[in-house]
Amino acid sequence: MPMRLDQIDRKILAELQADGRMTNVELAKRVGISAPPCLRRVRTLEEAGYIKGYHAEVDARELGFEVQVFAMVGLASQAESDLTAFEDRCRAWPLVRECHMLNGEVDFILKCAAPDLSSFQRFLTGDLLTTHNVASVKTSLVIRVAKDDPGVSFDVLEERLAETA
Amino acid sequence: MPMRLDQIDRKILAELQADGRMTNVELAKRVGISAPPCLRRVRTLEEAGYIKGYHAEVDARELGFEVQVFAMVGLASQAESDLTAFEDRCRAWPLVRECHMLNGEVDFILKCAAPDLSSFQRFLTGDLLTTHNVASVKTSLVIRVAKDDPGVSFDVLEERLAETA
DNA sequence: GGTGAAACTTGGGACAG
DNA sequence: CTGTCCCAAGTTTCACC
Repeated sequence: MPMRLDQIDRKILAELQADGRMTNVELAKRVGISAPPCLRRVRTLEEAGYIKGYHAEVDARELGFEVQVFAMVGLASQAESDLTAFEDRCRAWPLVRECHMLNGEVDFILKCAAPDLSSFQRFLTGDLLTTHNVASVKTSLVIRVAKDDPGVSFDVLEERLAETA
Repeated sequence: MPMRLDQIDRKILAELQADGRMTNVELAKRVGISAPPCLRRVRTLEEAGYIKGYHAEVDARELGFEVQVFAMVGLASQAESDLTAFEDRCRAWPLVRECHMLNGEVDFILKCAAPDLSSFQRFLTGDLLTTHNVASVKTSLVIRVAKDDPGVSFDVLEERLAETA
């Protein structure tokens, strides 16, 4: 059900991605319509699934999560039931924030956030490496984050639409 | 300036991470205080940098971003000026959503979102691979996303505080 | 941290293009 | 079908205890 978005809808999505707590009147002003139709559009976008939720972005380090790690995981068996079994495990581990299935030599990449190295090591050796079917894990500590933008670039989207038109 | 957070502050952060558009009265009810002090706490948390922003989570695939890619980048020189030069480049590329500097064999991991494979290939061969000092790039397409939670786990934080106390 | 009151925002209804 | 105007209910945010 690919509902068509006009330029105003795309602007709404871009604005809410940048500032999800913007009031509806401010949003309406920015996209150039009055508040009621703007709110209707937002509700429609939410119900159609274009907006999946709203989240505060918290500072992990200030909160005491000193350690961020990317873990590249290879499985022994890539049968669909084994893949979903591993994904279910990842969803249950709170240290694992993201789990993406990849093509190529590595099967999954996990983004993890832990309070310190020792709690990550406990997770790695006690949980991840002892999980059935996990064949290899390579971990890389994040030294620093140079860029961490949410979602997608609406500039790229507008470019893409311009060249298709 | 590591301001101390009490249990109510942590609850506020957890709730706003889960639903950043929650009204202040609803938030106040959930954390067990009345609305005005709740709002004061939120403002303080924002100003102290614990909350860095609020964002709508948009559905990349429904918006026409079919392709998500992780790119592992190695540089020829890891001098600080060369590292920051590469980071500046990443911040300027809209297709690159995240750029993390890592320890180990690979220097950076990039998370990219592109409308289709050909526009990603154009970025890869035209921009990334032709950038001065980029020595190696390994890319992996995301087949599917099993988990994509924001920020950190407040369960882990509470556990950590309990065992330190 | 709580209370009360003013200003604003949300979200609906009636209506024009 | 989408935008505008208006209004009641609810929310934010102030001064004060």
